Amino acid sequence: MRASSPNGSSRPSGPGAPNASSAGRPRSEEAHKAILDATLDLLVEVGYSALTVEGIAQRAGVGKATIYRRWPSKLPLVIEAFGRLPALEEADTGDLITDLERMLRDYLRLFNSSPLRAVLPSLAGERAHNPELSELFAPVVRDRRQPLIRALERAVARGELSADLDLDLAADLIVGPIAVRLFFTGGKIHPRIVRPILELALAGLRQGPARGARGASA
Amino acid sequence: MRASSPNGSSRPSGPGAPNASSAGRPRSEEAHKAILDATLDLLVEVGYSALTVEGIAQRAGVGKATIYRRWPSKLPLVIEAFGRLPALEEADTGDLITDLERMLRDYLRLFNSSPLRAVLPSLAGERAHNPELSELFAPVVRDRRQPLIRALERAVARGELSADLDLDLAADLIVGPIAVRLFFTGGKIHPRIVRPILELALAGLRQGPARGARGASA
DNA sequence: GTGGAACGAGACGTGCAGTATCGTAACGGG
DNA sequence: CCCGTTACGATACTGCACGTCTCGTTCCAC
Repeated sequence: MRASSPNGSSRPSGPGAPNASSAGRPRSEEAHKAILDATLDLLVEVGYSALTVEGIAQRAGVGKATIYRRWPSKLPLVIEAFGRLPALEEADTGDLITDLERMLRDYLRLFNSSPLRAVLPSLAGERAHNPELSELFAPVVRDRRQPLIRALERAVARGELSADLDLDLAADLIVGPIAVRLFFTGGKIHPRIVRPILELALAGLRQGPARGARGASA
Repeated sequence: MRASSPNGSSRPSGPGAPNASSAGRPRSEEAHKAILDATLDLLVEVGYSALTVEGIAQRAGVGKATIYRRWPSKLPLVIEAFGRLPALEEADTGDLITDLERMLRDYLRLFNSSPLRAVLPSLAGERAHNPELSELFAPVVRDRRQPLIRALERAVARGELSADLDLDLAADLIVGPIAVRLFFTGGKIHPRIVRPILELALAGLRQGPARGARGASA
């Protein structure tokens, strides 16, 4: 069961994707979107563990077969719905801490008022036991980190940070406290905590080179 | 190993008050322990999402009713089993980075070879949509952080860290990168990454006071 | 003894994942 | 303008797991 679709998406073939045989009724874009919207709605309302495909089908006004024709199971559907949620909006002001603070504060605000807060922990938790989900999840996670990494790269280019720095680790240090609160403390995370986190983390990043740590997470 | 003192356990205290009548056959300590052991065994083998109460009962050699007589549902059982797993083993060498490195390395090693790695993300993810679980989970999480907090307190007492430091935030900064890898990157986390994490984090902690951040997480 | 509660075993009701099968609707080719 | 092909909504179906319930049995206090 390889999930190796030619494109990045997880569906066997898109609604408009011309297959070998292009005859017959085409897949409904409308139904496709309705399914994804219903999935996000229900994720917010009941959470992942209480999410049912039947509920999604009913909310979207489609049959279950229409869902299973597009996604092999519930999980890839949820991943794709999750992938449509907004990510970090890149900020480039020429100053590292300003970039980071703006990105993280904006993101936290958005986070607290969107399905993200409900979906992310569920998916991350499920990922630990579902290799298939893990594979689908990984690129989404990586893409979402990119604005952060790029801000750090710009800081390195400006000489604001050492070129020896492991940027992945640096990003983890910055995002870490937020992740800890998200997963262990629970509840809303106030954007106010971004500033002290950044002050602590950046003090460390400016000081220590973190040599020899590259790729340790792979 | 008396796990079921009158009130210490997580028994549902259902209609028949737990201790009101002392007549009848007492609950089997043996069965209790067998259930918890079987739960942990199966968590390692199949993971949380594939964990079934029927499987636990079979492995433990007990009936399902014996399980449901003790725990109202699967989740509290898993929480209690999780609570029995080893926590950070406190190290007090008189030097902060040595304490932290020893604790975290030991813990990661244990983590990689125990149900912890399997259970923790699942529970954390489920917590987001399950207030009841959240309440059960919170004290366990807090207790497990304590050795870390105490090591930081000792460092403050020695003058190694500023007394203005928000120790909760400091602990989050230290544990954060590990949490990020645990939840987002997945797979085993090599104890080797502890050192660079600590170097970065402690450089920040020694420098910045993180003023005004106290209580931001509550 | 005798009564009461827990015991192992497992049947049972409910609910959901995923499959299969309706009759119908929208395409394109002839 | 019809005909083959495919998707559509709806729904019946299988399989499985949760959680409840009922057996006959076992252990303990009185």
